Amino acid sequence: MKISMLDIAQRAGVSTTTVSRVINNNTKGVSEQTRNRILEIIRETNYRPSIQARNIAQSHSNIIGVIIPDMANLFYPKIIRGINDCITKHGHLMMLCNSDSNPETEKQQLLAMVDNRVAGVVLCSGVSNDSFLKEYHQFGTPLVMIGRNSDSKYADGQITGDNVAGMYESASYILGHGHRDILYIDGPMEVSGPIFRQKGFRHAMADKGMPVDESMVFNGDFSVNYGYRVVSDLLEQGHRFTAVISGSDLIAVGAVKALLHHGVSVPKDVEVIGYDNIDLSEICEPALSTVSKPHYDMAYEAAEILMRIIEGDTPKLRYIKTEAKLILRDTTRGD
Amino acid sequence: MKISMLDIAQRAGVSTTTVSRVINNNTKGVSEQTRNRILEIIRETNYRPSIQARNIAQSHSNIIGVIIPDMANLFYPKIIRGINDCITKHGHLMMLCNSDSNPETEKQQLLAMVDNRVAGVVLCSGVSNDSFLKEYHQFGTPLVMIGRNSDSKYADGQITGDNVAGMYESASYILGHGHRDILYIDGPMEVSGPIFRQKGFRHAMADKGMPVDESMVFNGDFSVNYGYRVVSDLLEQGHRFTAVISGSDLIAVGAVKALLHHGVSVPKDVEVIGYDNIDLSEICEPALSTVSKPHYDMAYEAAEILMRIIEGDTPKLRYIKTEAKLILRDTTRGD
DNA sequence: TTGAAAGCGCTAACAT
DNA sequence: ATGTTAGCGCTTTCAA
Repeated sequence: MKISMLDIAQRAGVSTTTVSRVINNNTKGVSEQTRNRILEIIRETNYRPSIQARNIAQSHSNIIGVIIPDMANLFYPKIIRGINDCITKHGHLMMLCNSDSNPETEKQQLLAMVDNRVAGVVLCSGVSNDSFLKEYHQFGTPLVMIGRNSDSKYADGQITGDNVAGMYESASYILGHGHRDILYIDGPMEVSGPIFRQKGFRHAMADKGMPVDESMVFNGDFSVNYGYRVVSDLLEQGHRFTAVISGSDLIAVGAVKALLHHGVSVPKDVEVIGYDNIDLSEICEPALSTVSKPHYDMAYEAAEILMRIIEGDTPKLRYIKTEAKLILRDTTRGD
Repeated sequence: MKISMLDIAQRAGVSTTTVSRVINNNTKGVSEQTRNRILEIIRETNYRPSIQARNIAQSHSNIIGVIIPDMANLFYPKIIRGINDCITKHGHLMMLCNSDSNPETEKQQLLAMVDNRVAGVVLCSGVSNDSFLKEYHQFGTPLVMIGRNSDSKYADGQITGDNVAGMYESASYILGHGHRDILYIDGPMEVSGPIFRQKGFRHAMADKGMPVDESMVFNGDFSVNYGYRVVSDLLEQGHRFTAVISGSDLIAVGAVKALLHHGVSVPKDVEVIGYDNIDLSEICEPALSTVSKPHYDMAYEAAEILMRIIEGDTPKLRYIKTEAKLILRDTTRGD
């Protein structure tokens, strides 16, 4: 790919200015005749104008950076798709990174985004500390965040689920069934989701006058394996519990699997409730009761906010908290 | 972000060349003193060199384009991750698109990649016709393909699973259990996977002297819903079958779900076998028997081939066919 | 309708 | 050790 605009110009016997005009079809300023000649040459030569060069000449960008923890985690594909669908409609392309929830990695990727002069970035479940985020702001690259519950507003936009309320509702439902021995499992306390959900859980417990058995509160990683392991270990050590409240569908699915494998009936002996309502929660057997979080829509909306900022229209809403809703399926007993 | 190399140079009272030297730490050619002065100014100003500009000046690129059908489909996340892990190690970033298996979309995205002057592209399950692929070659953007079984080699590299052999093995195993009424379900015949798998299926049937009941061969989309629908409809219409052979785990999971919901026991009454061995196949209940396809590794390897091409080393292997392996879990009865 | 020239932010060959 | 100059591929102002 060595052919450039200058080549086209020369073959057509015109200046690059003229070629540039027809490429960006500036309706005026080029005669029908030369326009056709140029178009013909472009076709013959299979010339493709460099967007990079155009971007640099216009101090402009057509790419959006997206940073998520791990795209192989079943929680993220829908989110990525939501972002991508939105930005695609606005003519942008997506540059994607996995941070693995590593603050240093995330920081480097954030910087890589400015180095690559992206138009803006969507940061998902950021673990970056606020001080860096504040500093980052001064690079001028618009940033919107998804799923980080944080009061500090270092982003230009933010959309999160209401984790406190969602978990409060989940726990209240379970507590309503009279359980006394409850197992609580969520992801790592290094990210904000688990922190806020645990808050909701403790609220719900307190409101029912129930003490929290700290030895039954677990925080690990958002994976099927983790859920499986915690429940298996507990069962094999002879611990008793009649309900599992989880901050993640993945963890909950693992928990259900472990219960089943140990001959414990779900939901008859133990009720289980997940969080997020990822596709898997409906697909798995038994279908998981959970708390909905509108991934795709949240992601799409986050991207929409970013698009607005980039295009100069200030978005109506910059900080959105989406409502949580209980979805009862087959791992709970119903009212 | 308006500060450029020239700004740094001026503040330091040197030329941009010198600044460029310290940025790319060309060890020689800059005194310790000026280097430190420049470094200090860079720090103070929070200057970040533009990779775009550097790339254009060097006719170079640090980004790899990746085109897949649908990143929200559970089949792809691992693939994306495999590609990304590989190229990240080589210092590249990933630009990702969803083609939705639309030939026209895919074509436009392929062109967008050259417009953006990516260093190379990984195309997954391409539906582009060979003639375009041939034409594309002349843009000079290295292309490697994943999962497209095609004899024509219009790509610079290609890695696929052996779909014929894999399905032959799957079907043979099922046939070995003496089934006569077999339901076959796979994805659309517009992509190569289903075509080759069906070939393997028919081989296996022929080898056992079994006729194929064409009314029991279905091709739809790679989704849980499709599998669920086909099986449900058949069951409700009173059709009989004792085995389901699928070209996709997603479809198979839907099939199992439908069977269970209709009170049919798996694998007692009906044996089911999927294809691909995606994570879900192990997570779901009952765990799905399937044919392994090493997604992550295939993707990583494909990216590796691309990296080699880009870096100038010719890869040892450009066209790789990976072996398929039967994985027996709980939806088949065992030998 | 067309083009010359300067500029976008950087690199690189060649001097000094 | 440092700077001059040209160049990467395109846009844009201004003049003709």
